[in-house]
Amino acid sequence: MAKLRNINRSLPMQLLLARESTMSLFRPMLRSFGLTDQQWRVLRVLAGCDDIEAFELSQQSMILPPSLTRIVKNLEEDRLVKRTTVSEDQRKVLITLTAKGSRKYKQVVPESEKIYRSIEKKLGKPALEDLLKQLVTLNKNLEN
Amino acid sequence: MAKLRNINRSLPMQLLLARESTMSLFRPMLRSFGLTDQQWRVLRVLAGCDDIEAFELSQQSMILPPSLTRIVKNLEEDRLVKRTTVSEDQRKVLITLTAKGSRKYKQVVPESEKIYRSIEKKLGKPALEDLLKQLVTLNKNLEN
DNA sequence: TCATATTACTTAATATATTAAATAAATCAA
DNA sequence: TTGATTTATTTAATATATTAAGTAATATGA
Repeated sequence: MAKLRNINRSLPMQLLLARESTMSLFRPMLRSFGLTDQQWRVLRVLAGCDDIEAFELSQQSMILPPSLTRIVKNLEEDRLVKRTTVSEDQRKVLITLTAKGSRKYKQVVPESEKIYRSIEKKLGKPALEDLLKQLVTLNKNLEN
Repeated sequence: MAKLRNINRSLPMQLLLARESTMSLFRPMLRSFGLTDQQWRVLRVLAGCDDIEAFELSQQSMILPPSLTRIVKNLEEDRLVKRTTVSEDQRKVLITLTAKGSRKYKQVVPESEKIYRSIEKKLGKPALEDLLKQLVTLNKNLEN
């Protein structure tokens, strides 16, 4: 009978496990700031620019537009972001960080970097660098 | 101001992107068989054993128990799996593949392997082997 | 110009993720 | 033996993922 490769030999499964292993280290910290994983991805992108269109934010945060609609709505209710429409093209929506959102971001950054350094310590900086490089290559070679 | 590492330098983000890059190659095939990603992970574990307890299935398929409850319920409605309780410990639930589930599994396997080989071709077998090895190491070193 | 197509987003429907609480069976301790 | 605890799973509540369909604004072509 045709048999599937073992999970240890499956790239998708090992990637899922690796993502979980790493995120489980950040998650409790993010929750202590009242943030979900996805909300943090959004804040992080917004912190890197003055404002951004929804589509571009969707790409950079790796969140599909329908999910992003709700996530931004929730962040807006928490007063962490605000939405404005572009007058030249009324279809577009611009999203920006509020002062409150910016403060939240600045609180999280050092805690996040602290965890990242602990991962560096556990894996060794060269191994981590090497892994990152290979992932970037994979992402480039598989991008549709 | 404290600044966060770029997304290209972020292990969690690159893992998320890599997982997406690879799964996007399998997803259309799975959907054509009427399966979600998670349902396929469950079938695949079940195909590797006669029967399995819910907790063990949860671990191996990397699906948390509350999600698994619903996924198994849906698979049961589709007659792909069946549930039985253990007489020695009435708390436990055993899950097994039905004949229909086994047929479905056997249909998917060759298609899955075909896609896997196309990935091997795109990345090169040595690079893929090396990446897998590093992911396994990472998962070992970060496991809580 | 005006019907048609495209773009940018939102809504809807169903499936899954996450955390907490509930339930029921089994185990343990006095 | 029985009340408290633990274990295995399910329910519940809220958040996100995915696919399809809807809506409104803009662009395009005869």
